[in-house]
Amino acid sequence: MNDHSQYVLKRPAPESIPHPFKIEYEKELNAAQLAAVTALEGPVLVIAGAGSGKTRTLVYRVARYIESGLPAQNLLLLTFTRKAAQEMLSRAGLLLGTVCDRVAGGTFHSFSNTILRRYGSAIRIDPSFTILDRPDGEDVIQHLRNARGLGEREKRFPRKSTLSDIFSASVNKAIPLEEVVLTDYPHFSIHLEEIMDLEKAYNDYKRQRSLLDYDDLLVQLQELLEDHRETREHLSEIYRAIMVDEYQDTNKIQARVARLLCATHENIMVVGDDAQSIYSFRGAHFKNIMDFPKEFPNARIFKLEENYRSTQPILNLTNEIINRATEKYTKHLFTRQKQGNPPVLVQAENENWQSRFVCQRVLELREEGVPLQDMAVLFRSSHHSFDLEIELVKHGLPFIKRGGFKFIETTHVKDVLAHLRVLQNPRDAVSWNRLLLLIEGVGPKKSQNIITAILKETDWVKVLKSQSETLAGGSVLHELVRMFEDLLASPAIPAEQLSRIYSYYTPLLPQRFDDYPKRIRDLEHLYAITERYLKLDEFLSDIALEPPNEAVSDVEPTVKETEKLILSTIHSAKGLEWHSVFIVWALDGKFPSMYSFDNPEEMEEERRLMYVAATRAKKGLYIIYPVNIFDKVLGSVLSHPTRFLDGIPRSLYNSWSIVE
DNA sequence: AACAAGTTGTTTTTT
DNA sequence: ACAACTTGTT
Repeated sequence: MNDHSQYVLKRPAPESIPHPFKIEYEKELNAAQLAAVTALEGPVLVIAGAGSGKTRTLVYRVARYIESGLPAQNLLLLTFTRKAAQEMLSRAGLLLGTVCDRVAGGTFHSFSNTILRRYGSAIRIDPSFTILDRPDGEDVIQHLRNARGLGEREKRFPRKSTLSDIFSASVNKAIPLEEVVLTDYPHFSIHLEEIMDLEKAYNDYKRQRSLLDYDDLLVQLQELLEDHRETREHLSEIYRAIMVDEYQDTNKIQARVARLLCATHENIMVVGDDAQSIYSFRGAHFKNIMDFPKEFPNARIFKLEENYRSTQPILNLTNEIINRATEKYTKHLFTRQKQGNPPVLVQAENENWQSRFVCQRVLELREEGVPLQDMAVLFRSSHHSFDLEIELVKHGLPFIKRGGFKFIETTHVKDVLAHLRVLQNPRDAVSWNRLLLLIEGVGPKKSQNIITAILKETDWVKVLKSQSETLAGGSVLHELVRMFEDLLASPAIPAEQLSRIYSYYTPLLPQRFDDYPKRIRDLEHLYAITERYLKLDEFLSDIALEPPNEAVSDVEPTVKETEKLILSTIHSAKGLEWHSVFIVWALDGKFPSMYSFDNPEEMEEERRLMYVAATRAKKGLYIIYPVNIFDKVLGSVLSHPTRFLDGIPRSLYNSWSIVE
């Protein structure tokens, strides 16, 4: 098992047990599942409808492999999202116990991190490279942008976040940068040359300083496997059977990586659902799954069409939603649970009424015995839950929010991490810049001077010290120097180092933020996380690849995980299921988002998103939309429910209007 | 050069 | 509503 999944799953150390389990595959699996589970050799494609026991199939297949004598450490399970990886590995753990602790797995990115640190030197990658998350990458881009004076143009030059989007789209969609700009950002085509230069500068900068962003992790892994036969064959020998989950969400690079990993044996199974492809914005395309048989002409294909999750009334509606897609999908789901309540379409007078309806219904359901954690509120974009969050707090309902802004990306957390990073790597100019700008009297220019000096000298504490003497009343810089002296004086575990940084940093908070008490709580949370680590570099890698799931929120920390209502973006809800599901903001213009109105492909993806959201529900499905919402951008009032219900027979769902 | 105040622009979704 | 960018003041 790789380092990252150990962080995800804290379980006892593996013992050397062969197989104490007795699994009756024929009883516990249906015919299609059984066929997929027992097809251990050669390429296999599984088309798995929503709720059709996909994870179950993967887990039983792992069991089957181990039974057949293949050691767990020779199995590799890959997925795109962290949540799917966790789900898969923990369910395998439940069935098989500690044996499968040795199964390797995780996201493509975390797998790449492990492999590149171990084998990356073959393509001149420093094993102690630093991972840049998105804001880090943007900081570098901004730095290079300013250094080239690209900000001061008569014609507006794209901002850092746009540049980052452009670069990333080019990599993930495997489209030349030029084409991305010309088709998706035609208004910036006058800057095409500068943009291309900047990308080159960005790549050189990262290369020179051993920095890898998320895209580099994939690209470099592909390069390693592509160019280094030895490593490729070595890994292919280690991982004798490969399984890829959520295959419809992989992009070309990931598909290529999977292909190369099984180069010597072709024991690969991919599982996916073309109707649930919702990551095209980062290069995934559901056609990838259709191309699998082209890549592996001898692939066997299995379809899982029996749904074990939802009642027939819910499936009737979700089938209608997906059948109206312009692309025809490959299957039709059915279930044996014929009875159930029909889904409900709820009209609310405004956003707050929508929130109050959800609260009220959640309370009623809890009265009926449905546990809070078995209900979820799903939404298109993360800010759609703001009003609801306030309302939930008012009602004293505990919740946990998934997706959207991660607390790891908030300013104060990034500030603190910058201090840890320069400890790990004093040549990290971006982190230096961030932490120096916090100091009163230090602006861009002074910061740059100090960094230049630091990069020249080996003894960077000395540099800081001499700088602190030149700065009038530079008491904060003095404090910084003393802090670093303390930190370097004796070796310490990350938590201790963090605690010393806090004693320096937290006094700076009140003058920077109005809401500093809340931010201090976030920092306490961060401290709790560092306590799990003994080594700084492990902590810093993990924090970039496996950041805590919870977004920033005011949740009472005392309430147990098991008693919380789930709020989640639909993207983060993939692969999960709940007794009752509330889809809020199902308002045409919000969901589907008006930005997709003029793009048929995006509109189709919005439809699949709605499909994913609705198929999360086991027993109860509520689709809610507020009316009379004025939209500034459109300049009009939105009041129609999502268009994905248009034309669907009214008999398939109930319509409610909220009355006081 | 740094900082403060005022202006403009832009909205997903994840690693 | 908020963040990035610009302009003006010390």
